[in-house]
Amino acid sequence: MDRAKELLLDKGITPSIHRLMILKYLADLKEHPTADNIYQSLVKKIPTLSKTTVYNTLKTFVDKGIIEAFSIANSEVRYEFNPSPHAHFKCKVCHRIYDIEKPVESLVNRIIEGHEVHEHHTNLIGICRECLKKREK
Amino acid sequence: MDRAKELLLDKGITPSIHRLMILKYLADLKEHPTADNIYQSLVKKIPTLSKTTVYNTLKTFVDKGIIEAFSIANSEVRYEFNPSPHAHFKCKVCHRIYDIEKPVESLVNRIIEGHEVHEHHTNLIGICRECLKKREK
DNA sequence: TTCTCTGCAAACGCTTTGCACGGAT
DNA sequence: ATCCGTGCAAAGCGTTTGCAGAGAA
Repeated sequence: MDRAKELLLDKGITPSIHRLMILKYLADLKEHPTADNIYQSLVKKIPTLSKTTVYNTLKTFVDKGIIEAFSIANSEVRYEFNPSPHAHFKCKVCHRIYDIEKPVESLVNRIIEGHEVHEHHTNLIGICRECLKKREK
Repeated sequence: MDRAKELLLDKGITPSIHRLMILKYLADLKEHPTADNIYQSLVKKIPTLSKTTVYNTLKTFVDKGIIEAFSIANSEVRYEFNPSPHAHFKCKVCHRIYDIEKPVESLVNRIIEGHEVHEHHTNLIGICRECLKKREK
């Protein structure tokens, strides 16, 4: 069975080829792509793909709660599928984003100081191990 | 003595009127303004102020580590002075950003999975107590 | 037919850049 | 004379919107 297709049907979204491919791309990926990353990767397989469709699809997915949008520092918006409660680390030097395995106490679905929490993001910024190594040299 | 002026001199920044006013504005404020918020507030007192100067100044302050830039969801960049380790809560409905007093274990200056951490942001998203009240009615 | 997915092109909004003026040293 | 803070105007860039064509039901 096709889990991606089921997921979209469950949420009342027509499982078009474009939507399925964008969802699968996000689900398989360990990184956290920008809309442009997604477009650049998929346009190789679907030459007629447009950025508008990528934006439309991402917006639909976010609205339906299938994926989450987040951003760390500056303004680049990134997307991820099925976020388990983990932290993100962004390197100031190479701009890569790493997942941090150290578990984070999730506050999702809790009431904090009267506010109802739906999402919980822990973002770390600094210099990653790869870039630290390069500096030592 | 003028603490803002001292701070700028310590960091090797010429304490011009514009820079001092922007720094004081940030230091006194409990909220987390966007560049435009700062501009709109200060242009009333300094009619000749330009947005370019606000952006230039904020960039200088961020580069020198005097203030921090952060963003929660979407792409609006916000600034804050002297961030103690606290969390931010953003309401999906009214878009306000609240400081969360609940202390957060700061990972700043720690090495996490090999990465050197310089900043640590905890961002919560959901519906704030004010908007929850309105819904009950 | 009707609905909606798709995609081109234009618009939009925030931020950055180029460049020139002007004040301070 | 030089340095640099300032600010106008334009460019840049990611994202959204308007609208029309295509394809499915």
